[in-house]
Amino acid sequence: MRSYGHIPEATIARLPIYLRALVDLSAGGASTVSSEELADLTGVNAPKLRKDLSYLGTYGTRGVGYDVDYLRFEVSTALGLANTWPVVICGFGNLGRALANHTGFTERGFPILAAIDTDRSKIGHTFDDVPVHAPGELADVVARHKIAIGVICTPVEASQGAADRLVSAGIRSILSFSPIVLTVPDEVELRSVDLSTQLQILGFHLQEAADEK
Amino acid sequence: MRSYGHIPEATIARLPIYLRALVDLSAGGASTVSSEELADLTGVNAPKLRKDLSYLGTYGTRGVGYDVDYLRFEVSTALGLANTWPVVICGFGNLGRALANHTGFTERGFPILAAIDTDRSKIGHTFDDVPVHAPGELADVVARHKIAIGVICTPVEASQGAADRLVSAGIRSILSFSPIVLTVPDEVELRSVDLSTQLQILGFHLQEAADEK
DNA sequence: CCCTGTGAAAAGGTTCACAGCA
DNA sequence: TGCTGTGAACCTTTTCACAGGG
Repeated sequence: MRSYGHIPEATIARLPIYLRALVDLSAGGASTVSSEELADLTGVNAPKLRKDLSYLGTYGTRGVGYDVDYLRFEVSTALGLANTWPVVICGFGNLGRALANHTGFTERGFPILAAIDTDRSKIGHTFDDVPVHAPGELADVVARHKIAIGVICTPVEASQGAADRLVSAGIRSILSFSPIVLTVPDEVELRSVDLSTQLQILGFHLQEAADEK
Repeated sequence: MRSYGHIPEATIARLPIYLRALVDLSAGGASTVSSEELADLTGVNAPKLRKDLSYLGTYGTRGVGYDVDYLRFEVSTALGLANTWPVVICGFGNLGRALANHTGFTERGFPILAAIDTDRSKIGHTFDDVPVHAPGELADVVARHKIAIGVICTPVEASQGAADRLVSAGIRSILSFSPIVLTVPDEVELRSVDLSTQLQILGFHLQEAADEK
């Protein structure tokens, strides 16, 4: 359908932030916004914001700014949010259930339609409207719900196995909360969020500050 | 104490990954490791790994590789893990409790010593060994436990307020799971992890793949 | 001869200044 | 005049090739 030239990954990572600000602006009744205002709201500087938006197209009006609703639609389209991308959660422990309980995902087009867990006492039951299935049912669940994204919340030991099964079931997009480096084929897009890594980066700078004294 | 020259942020963000691999290697009984092996384990290429390590010092032996335990100690020291950095969690809902329940943080030197919540039914109680306090007690809790890091897991509406209170209480390092851009003074280090942003980035590439067809 | 350490080149991102249109 | 869109300069990060010690 619509095709953009090469958009830098760094820009793509900022689009969701712009989109959220645009949704808020729209809800607040704003009809236009300047690059400077939107930049302030999203914590970037104005030229960077304009450059980012310019990769998507020329949606602004010189001397005026951007039409909030129009820009919101275009950013939303670029992000693929015209479609919904069903999600399966692998590993339905504390973190998995916290995600399932979080309403923001469904609102943004990522409904969590199923979970996989090895715990017999959970399988067959439903938590926060999410049905829990046995690992062996994964391929079937993926096909039935047209799952597009797998989220890995299993314990570390099980995370590579979960990734392998997701790939076998045909999933091409994985978000992992596992703290280890997972191996997947090149055609699979894998994003990793390791919560303790984030703390360790803060720890580095705390140490640096302590050493300066 | 020890002082390094300027280490790129990109390098710092990879150090926790190297450290985890080194801990695993050490536990597995390996005594030396080559840059290529360690690079494979951590998903980077060998020259990048060597360049990263070279910012910390010259810890390898040409023709041999790196001594696992020595390198592990050095990376660990660089990350400030000789110290422990106590953590307070603001907003003790599903996500906050999932983090508290996660043993990996304490193991890595980030003990969660307290939580703050507005819910009267939680205040004064303890979940997973973490005592819950009222917001007004934050400054006192920070001082008593020498809290170094605040983690924000509140609902969106409350997140900027939580950040403000953390800053007032003297906290200089914040990890936020809020999906909005928080404003803090320059001297405060703020890292943000927005879970739905990660899904939206996957959504962008799914859309891209769908459009190509 | 092996594998680390590193300058130099290439690529990727950000900033800037200003051209250009409303 | 005001604010967007963008080439060019600048900075950061990655890659590469190879010098150099064990």
